[in-house]
Amino acid sequence: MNRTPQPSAFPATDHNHGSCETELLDRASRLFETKGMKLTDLRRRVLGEIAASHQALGAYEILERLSTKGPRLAPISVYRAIEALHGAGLVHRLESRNAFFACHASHDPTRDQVFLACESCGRVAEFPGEQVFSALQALVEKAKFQVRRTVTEVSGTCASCQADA
Amino acid sequence: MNRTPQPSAFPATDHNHGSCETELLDRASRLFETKGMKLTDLRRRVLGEIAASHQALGAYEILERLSTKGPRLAPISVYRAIEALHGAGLVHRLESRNAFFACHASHDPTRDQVFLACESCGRVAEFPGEQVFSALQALVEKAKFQVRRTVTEVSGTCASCQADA
DNA sequence: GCTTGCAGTGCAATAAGATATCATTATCGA
DNA sequence: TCGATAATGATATCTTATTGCACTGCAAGC
Repeated sequence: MNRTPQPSAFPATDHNHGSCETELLDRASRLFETKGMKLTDLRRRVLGEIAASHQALGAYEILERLSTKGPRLAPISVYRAIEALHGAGLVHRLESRNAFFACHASHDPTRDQVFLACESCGRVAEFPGEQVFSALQALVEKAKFQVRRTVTEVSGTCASCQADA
Repeated sequence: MNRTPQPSAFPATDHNHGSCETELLDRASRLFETKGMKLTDLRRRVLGEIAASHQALGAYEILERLSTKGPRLAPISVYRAIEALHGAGLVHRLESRNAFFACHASHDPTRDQVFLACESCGRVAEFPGEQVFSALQALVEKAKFQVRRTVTEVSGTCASCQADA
């Protein structure tokens, strides 16, 4: 988690680095608008911080980073912004680390994804994982379990960090 | 999470209720012995509390419950006991809830399992999920990702809670 | 114009989860 | 009995997350 991520390292499925932040903010405005919500300054700043890091950041880490650029916020403010961004599908939560990362994939937000989280560079890639989820589907059906939410997270080392080591 | 679990509700794969706690403690002694560790009083009490609840319990919840039966422990004591039990494969951690539950399954501890966590009764069932993990395996291989650990958790409603509703 | 409602924010406090550090005790083999 | 190691106790602190209440700004409806 200490190594600075390389631009080319462990990119998300359809991640174009040059314009990814602009694109993300564009998508954000549109998404919020269609939901009758607003991409406020606070939300924009929080999203920007997460996106710029190219990592999964804890809420207090985001708080710290924002503090270097303005007045110190209360934790709750950051959490509220994250909640809004999460609800809009712009950021995902990595349960195994209590951290948040930007979603560049523009996938169906109701659809679960497989997250691969690199312990070396801190980046997270997401994949649709259809095979995984259909196997899971079969499993829960057998158990007659009614699913509300699925968490599928893999921790390890991404290809480019393996190469570096 | 508020409903009292029924004896017959959402049992783990090979879970015989009548003797499950005794069996678990038996298995615990044996496991600790083979590892050159001890099933101390503290560890036994923590394991007993988790097992008796038939739910996923937070560390501080365990602390509370133990406090009703003796002197109040420091959080670290509970965490250390949990760590030992977890290391022995006797309890699992539910990442999506920061909680711990007893493992009745006696499976290979190095092998990941799929956890189904009921939001109504708080119980957790575990399954080998071979299909799921082989699909996951295929996915990470494609991404050339080196896996250290996998978290596969499903939240929802178990069959018996669905029936109750 | 008002005023009502509501989304968003600010602020203070605290709950909940987890770990660091150092001291002390228990156990067991040499 | 000594010394090494495992386990626990005690205190403090850190990280993560939420509750409650007050205030602001804006837009719909009168």
